[in-house]
Amino acid sequence: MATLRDVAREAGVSVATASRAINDHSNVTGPTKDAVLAAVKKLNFVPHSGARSLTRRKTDTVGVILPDLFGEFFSEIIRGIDLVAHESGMHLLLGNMHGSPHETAAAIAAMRGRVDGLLVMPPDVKPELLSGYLDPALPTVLLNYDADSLDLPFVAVDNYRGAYAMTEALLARGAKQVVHIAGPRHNRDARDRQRGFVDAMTKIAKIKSPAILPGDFSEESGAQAGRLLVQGRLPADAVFAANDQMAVGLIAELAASGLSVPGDIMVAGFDDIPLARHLNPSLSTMQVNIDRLGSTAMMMLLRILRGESLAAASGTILTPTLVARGTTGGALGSTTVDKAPVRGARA
Amino acid sequence: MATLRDVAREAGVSVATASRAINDHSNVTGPTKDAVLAAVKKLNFVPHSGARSLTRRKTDTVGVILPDLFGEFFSEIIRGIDLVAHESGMHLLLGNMHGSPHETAAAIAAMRGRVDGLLVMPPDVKPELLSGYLDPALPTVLLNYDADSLDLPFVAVDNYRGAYAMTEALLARGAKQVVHIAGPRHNRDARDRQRGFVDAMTKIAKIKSPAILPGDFSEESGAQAGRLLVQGRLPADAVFAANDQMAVGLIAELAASGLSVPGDIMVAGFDDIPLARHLNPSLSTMQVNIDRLGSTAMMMLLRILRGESLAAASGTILTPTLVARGTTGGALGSTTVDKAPVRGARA
DNA sequence: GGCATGAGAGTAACCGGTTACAGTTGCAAA
DNA sequence: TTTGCAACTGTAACCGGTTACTCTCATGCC
Repeated sequence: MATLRDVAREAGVSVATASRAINDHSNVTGPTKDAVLAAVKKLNFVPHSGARSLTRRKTDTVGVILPDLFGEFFSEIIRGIDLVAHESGMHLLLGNMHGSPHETAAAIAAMRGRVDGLLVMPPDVKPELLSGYLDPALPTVLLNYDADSLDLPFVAVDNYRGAYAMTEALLARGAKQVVHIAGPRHNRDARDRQRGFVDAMTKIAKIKSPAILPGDFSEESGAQAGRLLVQGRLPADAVFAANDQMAVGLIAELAASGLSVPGDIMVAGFDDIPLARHLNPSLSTMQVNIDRLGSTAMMMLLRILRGESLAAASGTILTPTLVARGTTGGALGSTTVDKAPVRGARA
Repeated sequence: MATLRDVAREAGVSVATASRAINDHSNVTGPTKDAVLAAVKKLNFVPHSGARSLTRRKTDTVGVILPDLFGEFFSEIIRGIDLVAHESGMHLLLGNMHGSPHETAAAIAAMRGRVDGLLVMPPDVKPELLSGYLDPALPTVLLNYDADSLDLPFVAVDNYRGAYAMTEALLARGAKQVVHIAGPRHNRDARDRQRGFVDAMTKIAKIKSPAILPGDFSEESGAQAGRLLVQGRLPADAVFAANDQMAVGLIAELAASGLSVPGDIMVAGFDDIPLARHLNPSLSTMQVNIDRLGSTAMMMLLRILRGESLAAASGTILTPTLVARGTTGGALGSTTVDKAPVRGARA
């Protein structure tokens, strides 16, 4: 691979001049510049970004650290981030915490010297721990993490209000016994959603300790909750699952037991994953614009990198909106598919 | 941020010794080594990967260049890649060609000096062009691209055989008039699938020029094809869409027109996206293990990087398997949901 | 005691760019 | 002709590590 020295030699100039010609500095003129550019073409020279970023002290790359890389949720987040990053000529370096705090620390450490800033989504890492991992010198925006205690900018979803609103809606539809399927115990989103549910039940329905079944956000755990519900003859006329995946598993299980949704029992989820509107009946859920979560965070990070220091610990909170569909006897007929915006698609 | 010199000064040794202590070289002893490690801890030193990769001439990063970052397909590919990459301590740098060949070239060029190898998926770039963009010195594995003309290792899906098999299956189920919804004209996968369909129709059903409707892999284009089918009164008792997304759009449109699937018309897709088995009736499709596409490619790349040069232009071809479900009157009842392996899930 | 041996540590070159600073050149003004 | 200035171009230091090579010094052996 050709280096800048090769180009300089070929063009008969010094490396400094070659560098300047390539980077469009004002002080390199016609003939000289042409010679350099000709050499570049001839040798097929491409600047070595690694070396360049070492002197420039900027990498044009942002690190994205997610708990996992599976599923539509992350795919959407990454898409949102990339949308904004690409516009600014930024690259994305992916990190994966694979569940363990140790891996999380390693992933963050590995980013040093590779990125200009960090986007981190640590749903099950405690704030104290997290702040120990993070490098205060590296601009960082937290994804889906309400940084009350940390002095970091963040973008979060108002899980509490969303859950409250959904529970309220179920009650308004006439449900008397709403059961909640919770998410992982250590997960912040899950806890906030559960709080929203409980508060709505106590405040609106005056039920002190509403029924809560355990779950872990997986489809299978939703199905398991369904079995508990049916076999345990838990009295319920509506179920609010802490996410859509579990709602999907639940519905399949209910159908297998001969229960009709929403006839015998209403079901609601959270997130509005693409699958939700394709179910039959389609799934009522709280819509979170997942890609906006990513793009908003990326925009904040860019602003910080540009030096427009936003107030420390400034945060953006996205409010989810309720989408009433078939599983709660929504306004639309169960076979109707609401039109989704068409996005770039592939095989 | 502390540098190696800071650590060396703090520990009272030279940078060379500090570097060796940190990297566990044999020739640094107890007390000296301890002093260095203590300094590391005290200063919170993390090696600067950028600088390190400059001298080491390796970055522990692979570049992944995809046509787009949307949807389950890419999410699954990335997951497959990450699975293998993570095991080997490799990082993923994402590049996006955003549709244009120019962007593709730019994305590839931007990788120089940042990565040790490249995973590229160029579904709509011509081989001649592609080889011009690629750096022959940078190990590269092609994703989902049969590199007949290029001397590059690749992992591909046997789209032709898959489409042939699906068409054959529809005919075996008694279909007489199978219509194909094609994918984008310039897309290789789409073309191969169309060829498979056409060949099966001519060889098995003896139909010279079977009906083909245009599409672009998007859900909306599937719906559009559905409208054409219904309004144009195209005689058809089965539709084979070039991918699942279009099948989904098609089915919604057929349902809206009061046609029953599979009663009036059978439907089949390609890819087996997670959504497929959740539809009602569930969608028959050709299952491509998308994550295996990614993990296989990553494993090949790792082998090349380790110097185990696999034969040039060696390729792996993954054969899709037919999954017969509800939309072709498959063996399973339409409400049954086949068990999917539970993977890490989240909100 | 003298010398070979080798472990441990230091010096400095290098990876491939960028850029501060210095040096050269040409031309107009004095 | 000399000087001043502008406009280029070159030299070399530097970014933050790694490592070949060199040097020192303690040890073992004759």
